[in-house]
Amino acid sequence: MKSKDAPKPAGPKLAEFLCFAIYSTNLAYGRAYKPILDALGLTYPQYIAIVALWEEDHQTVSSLGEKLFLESNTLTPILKKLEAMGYVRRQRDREDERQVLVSLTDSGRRLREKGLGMNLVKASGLTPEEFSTMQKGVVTLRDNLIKAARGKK
Amino acid sequence: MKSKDAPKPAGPKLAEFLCFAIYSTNLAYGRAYKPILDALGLTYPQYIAIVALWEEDHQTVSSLGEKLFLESNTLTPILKKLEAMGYVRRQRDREDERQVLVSLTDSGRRLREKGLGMNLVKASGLTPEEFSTMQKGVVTLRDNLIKAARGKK
DNA sequence: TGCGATTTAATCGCATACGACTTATCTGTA
DNA sequence: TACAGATAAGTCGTATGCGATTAAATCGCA
Repeated sequence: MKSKDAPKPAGPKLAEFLCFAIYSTNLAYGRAYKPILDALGLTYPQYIAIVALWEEDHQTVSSLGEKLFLESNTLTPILKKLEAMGYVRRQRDREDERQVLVSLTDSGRRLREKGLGMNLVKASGLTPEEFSTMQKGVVTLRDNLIKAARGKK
Repeated sequence: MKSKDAPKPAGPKLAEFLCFAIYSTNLAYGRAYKPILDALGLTYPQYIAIVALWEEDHQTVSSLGEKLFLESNTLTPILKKLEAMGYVRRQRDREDERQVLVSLTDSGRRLREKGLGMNLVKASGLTPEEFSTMQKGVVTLRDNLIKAARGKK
């Protein structure tokens, strides 16, 4: 059975790209979380910023950025919005005026009760073991990519 | 060893979220691909659109969108840019004027030789088996999420 | 056959990401 | 101590994603 009529080049297949699997899964997560986040009035990046602050309050922008893999150019507008919504406080560090310390307000802390357990483990369709294995694998992948990207720079 | 002084609430940990693993890995992929894509003068979404067209040329916007998990509101501007760059052609379907058919130009087809094998398997730090397992697992996750999101709507 | 419902692409506004740059502050050292 | 260089946050421009809406074409059925 040779080639019939369509040329169908033997190029790379989108469906086999790991990068595309990650990319499209990220889009899918966004859509799956949307209804829950809408109820909280937050976007996904706003939400993870809040989660990071639950874990460790009173952080600088760059320390927060390291945890979220974002830099000030992306994070600052998000934090300003959260400030406008009354969930965080931003204040210059007295010790080093270059830095800005970000802290949760009571209102921001109260968000914890409202929307959570929003872990979406169910929607993943994975067993807890699979979930955990996948999670660890993806994190390893991420860290390898970061390392590789750093090397290129 | 009880709690010492920091309140450290027992909330969800960012590092354990699968959604965050996917989100941050997507960012990491973007950074890892950047140097290669810059050399081609393409962004990542532009690139995957081209790959999808290598696989199946002469598609409608919505058929392309199904493969890329994007809709016309996102895809149209990307396709117009690719058209302006001379890599694709966009023409109304004579049979059904609502549809727009997207095809690669010779220039678009030639991109295949230029930047590829850009699979980044190396940078992933995974063995081929791990790579393949991960890829399949993430795709399953994505499809489950899509299904779950559809149910909510 | 006529016309309301549906389908398809496109437009618009908002919220990220991010490279390039700016501004303010701090640090190390001559 | 003065000042070049480093550092932190922020600004700006460009390119996605995506909800809401619009415009054009087609469909379905009374």
